[in-house]
Amino acid sequence: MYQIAAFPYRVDWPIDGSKSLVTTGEQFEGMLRHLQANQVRIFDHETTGLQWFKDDYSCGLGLGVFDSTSPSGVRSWYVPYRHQTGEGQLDIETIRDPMRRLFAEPDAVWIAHNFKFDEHMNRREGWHIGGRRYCTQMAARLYDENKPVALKKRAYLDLGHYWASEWEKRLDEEVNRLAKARKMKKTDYMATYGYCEVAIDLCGFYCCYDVDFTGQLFSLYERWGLSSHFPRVWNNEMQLIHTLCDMEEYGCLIDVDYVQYLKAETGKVIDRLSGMIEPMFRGSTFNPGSDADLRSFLYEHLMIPATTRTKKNQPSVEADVLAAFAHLHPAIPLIMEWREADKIRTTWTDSILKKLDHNGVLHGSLQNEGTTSGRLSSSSPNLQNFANENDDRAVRLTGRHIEDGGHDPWSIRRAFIARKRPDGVVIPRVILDYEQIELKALAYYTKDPIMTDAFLKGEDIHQRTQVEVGAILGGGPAPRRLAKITAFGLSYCMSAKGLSRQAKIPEDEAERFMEAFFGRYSSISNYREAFWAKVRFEGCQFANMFGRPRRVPGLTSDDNKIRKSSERQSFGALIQGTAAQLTKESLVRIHKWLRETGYPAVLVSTVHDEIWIDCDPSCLTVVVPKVKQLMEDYPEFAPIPITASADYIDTNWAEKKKLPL
DNA sequence: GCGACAAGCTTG
DNA sequence: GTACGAGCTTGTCGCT
Repeated sequence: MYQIAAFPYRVDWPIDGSKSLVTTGEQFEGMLRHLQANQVRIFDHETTGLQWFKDDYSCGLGLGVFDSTSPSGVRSWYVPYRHQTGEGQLDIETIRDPMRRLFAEPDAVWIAHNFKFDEHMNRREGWHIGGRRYCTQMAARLYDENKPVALKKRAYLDLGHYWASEWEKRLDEEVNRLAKARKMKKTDYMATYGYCEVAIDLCGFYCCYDVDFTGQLFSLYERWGLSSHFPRVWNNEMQLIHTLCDMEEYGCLIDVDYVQYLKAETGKVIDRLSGMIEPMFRGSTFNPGSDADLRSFLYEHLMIPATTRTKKNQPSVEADVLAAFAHLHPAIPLIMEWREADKIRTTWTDSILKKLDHNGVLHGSLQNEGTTSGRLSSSSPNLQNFANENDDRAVRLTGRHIEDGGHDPWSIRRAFIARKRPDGVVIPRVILDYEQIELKALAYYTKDPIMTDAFLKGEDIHQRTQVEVGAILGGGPAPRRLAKITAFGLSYCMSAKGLSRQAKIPEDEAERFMEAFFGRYSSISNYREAFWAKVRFEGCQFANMFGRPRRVPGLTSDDNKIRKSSERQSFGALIQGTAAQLTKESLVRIHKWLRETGYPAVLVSTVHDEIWIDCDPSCLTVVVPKVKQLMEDYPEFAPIPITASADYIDTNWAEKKKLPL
């Protein structure tokens, strides 16, 4: 069935007959017959790289079905069509139509590990999924969220294949050889060629094993009953793959000139500061970006006694510490400024410029299996930690607060701009934001009477806290800042020490505030204790109100540190995971509604409790109220009302405006 | 030259 | 003596 490639690579491992390469029309027809006879199918692309939105494409497709006559229970094939090795392979055009029909079948179930990536690659070939999706990476996350979800890791951990990464090692060696032959660094080589120069023999059997593992993982998880144990979460996650795929494909338009300007500006500042810092360290090399250099300067040269230490018990050199010592040496404030500018240039401007497509559109990535708690994670770039407008910097560099018409001249959010229609009309981006969603989840679980009352009356929750806590402490309403920080810290069980550190107030003051807080909101502390006791009793596992599971084995550890950390983790997962589920379900609802109605509006992205939609001005008054209604329709939270507010941008992300409706 | 790790930064 | 998630970047260190 398979032919050994003569050059440049020859597979010398015994391959059982269940895995084969498809390089002739006859073999392809044979494979098609198997696929058509089985509605449950596995697929996996091998590609030239990860940038599906730019220059990377699929160079071959792995396929599989379940077959009891094969030793592993899976029969798999590899169809190469864009390898650049000079070996015989199929022409993509001859298989495009049959594959398109196969993927479009409405009754099929398609299985893939990290389905979203393969769906992006599919779309480049015009292959759309007509049936149901099954992502084994998501299944792996739900089967045991404390293990890594990478395919080969799970083939080892869940299936017991201790040799699972052997093929990957061989592929890796071959890539090293090819990179060397082209005199390129491995990372550069991979970004340019991926696996397209790897011999079909090696790449093909590697891919067949991936398909094989994926099929075996599916069998294991479904024998266990995974998709039926968590039906609501599972169905939503699988539909979310389609939603996220569309969102990532649409992307965010970037003001490239502005990013380049910002890069140049911060670069100038860095050069100027370097020129000032360098002479202060005559005779020795000093890199302001090096923690080691800074550590020896502060603690060995200046002999400052260490106040804060890192995890590994090293004296800390973080920004707070530098600020505290700023008066001790003229270099310290300069180093602080250097680090601020360096952070912006390297982390924000450079990373955006590297990841644009040919039209100045940024296609980030959202992972629905990224976290143990059920939140989405975001990468390339991470939209969830994009720096806010910095008011201190606005004052320092423009002389005015943002509120008073000043602006942060180093704002990176300014780079995210609204799109325009072909006729030049601006398409507003509506940003819908869940109001106090984590506190509402908390109020739902704890049934706290004060919080519930405040939410029912539509009160400002922090103002209510100011009054309630103030009543105990005396002397009028308590500071709003403390009320906000404490509320924020509730989902991860912040202590008085944490409050004092974050609010920069003395510890005894923080302790008094916290004591008064939990005096009024006693149902929260009571609920937490009862929750942990119940979870311990039930084997250190629980599910949130939507059925999403979380295992926290450390909850019964003898080690105080581990146990406390597990307590915080479990409570955080309960609250944050519940809030996250709302956003994820709403995304699917909105996506479905927009597709059904065909309004000119597009889901763009999401950041925790925010959903972004580019909405043509002609349908704003229809789409926004409907989307708001879809986001708020969660009767299971009764009596607590779920509400969303709407802002919009018609210029850039830094200039968010209230949407009058 | 590469991978792994530590530390630091920014967010909700 | 402390904090929850997450992602990304630089510098450092050991290995080849």
